[in-house]
Amino acid sequence: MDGFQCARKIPPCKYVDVCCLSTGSTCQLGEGLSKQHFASLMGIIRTRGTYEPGERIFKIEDDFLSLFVVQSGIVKIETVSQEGDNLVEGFYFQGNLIGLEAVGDRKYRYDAVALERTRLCEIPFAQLESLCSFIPRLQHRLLMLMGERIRQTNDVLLQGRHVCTEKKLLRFFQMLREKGQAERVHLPMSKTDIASYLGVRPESLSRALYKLKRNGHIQICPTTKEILLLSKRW
Amino acid sequence: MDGFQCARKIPPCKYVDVCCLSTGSTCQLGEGLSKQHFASLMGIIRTRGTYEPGERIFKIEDDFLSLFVVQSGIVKIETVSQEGDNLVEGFYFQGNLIGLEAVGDRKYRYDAVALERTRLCEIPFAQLESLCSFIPRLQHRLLMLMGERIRQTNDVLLQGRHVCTEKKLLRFFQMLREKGQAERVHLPMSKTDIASYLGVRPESLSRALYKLKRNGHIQICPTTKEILLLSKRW
DNA sequence: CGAGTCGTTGAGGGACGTCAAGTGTAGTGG
DNA sequence: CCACTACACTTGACGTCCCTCAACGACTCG
Repeated sequence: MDGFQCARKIPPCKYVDVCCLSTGSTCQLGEGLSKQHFASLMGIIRTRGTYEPGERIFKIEDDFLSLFVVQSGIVKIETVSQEGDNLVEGFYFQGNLIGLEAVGDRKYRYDAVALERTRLCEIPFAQLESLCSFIPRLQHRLLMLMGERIRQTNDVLLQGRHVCTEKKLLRFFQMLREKGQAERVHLPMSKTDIASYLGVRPESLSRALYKLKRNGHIQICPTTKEILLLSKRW
Repeated sequence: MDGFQCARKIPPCKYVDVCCLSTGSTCQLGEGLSKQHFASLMGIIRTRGTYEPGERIFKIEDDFLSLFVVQSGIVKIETVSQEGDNLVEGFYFQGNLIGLEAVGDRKYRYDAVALERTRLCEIPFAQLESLCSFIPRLQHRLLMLMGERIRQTNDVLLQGRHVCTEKKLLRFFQMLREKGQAERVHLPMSKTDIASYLGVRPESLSRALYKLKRNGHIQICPTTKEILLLSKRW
């Protein structure tokens, strides 16, 4: 289809990596491929139009057909708890890969919503799998990205125990600062979403936030929705 | 090597599936393979000797070379927190696959310790990867198992929020009952390990345990280290 | 304007962590 | 066989973090 068009329009595979919940690593799916193999990969990647804030990319129970790579903007992944309230799984930024958690499943189990103006690339998974059979290096990269994802989730799960809300929040900010390049951290997501992501109530988040401010760890710019990190390490 | 020997001695790939932290699914790595391809898979699988209780299968910083499948017994996977105390990642039973979290990494980031007399099969990962390139179906199964693992870890992470210790404990017991076939749940691991796995302190675990007993949800047999589940659903 | 959502702040309570003491058991060495 | 130690586990007392409920202001959208 328009795969090659996409390959021409976007930086070549620059932003094809894996999402990071905690670490800042950027493993690129196309890394180490020959020119020919790289072209094959680009051949199956399709551009998706621009999504406006609040627009949904896929929703729970949609058939899982593709992975997505964030070209620009931010995507929120969330699902619903057994009790019925929202659970934010993560925020995905430029270069992050979305959908690995659906591999091997027939349907998505999460909603994906754009938080800002977002551009995406789509990687049809069946085609990617076929391509992996012909390109061992690509298969290796995909397995690597999935392993990386398992490690990251495990880290959040294990290292996040017995950590108070303030520390969680600081770590969250530091992760965002590592993802973006700016010193100031922009927070396009709602406080409620952040609270859900961190596993605390919005009220607790609010209190922790202003406690960090009082103690001189951060500065808050309510107008621009920005945070300035003052402490280098928690 | 002794791959075919292994294939003869153990039930053919019956127990080659993925670990389950929460669900009871058993996805088999060799499922759907032709007789010939299945034989190829068996050809790279090696038996490992029997491990005695407390014996270590691999440790942090060992080179990652193989996945392991539990043939019988129980394996505990743990690591160390930034503060220096033990963090139990999970317990792996008959049929569970160990090591997926190391895929794409050079070294293991966890310790694996046998809790009971344990028999293992070893799957050299480099050979498995090569084989996947030749057998699309096997590649598909491996990707599926990794996706499954991501989903399970994500579930524990997301659905485990705002759950009190008693519920966590009940869920843990129910998971064990689904893994084993018996009505009575055997607990070969220490209470301290269970507490670490659930993310609470041993004292809290102890209290929750006896609260469940008082409320008639479980019966405790201290001599046999067994639990009898009385409530079907929490 | 009213309705709804988000965010903040206060008051109160509950679950869990912390500290401490005590028991039981296994392992060691005399 | 008996100290002696070490460790796992239990139980109590107490503190603290965070959840809950409630009220309120700011804001958006109809």
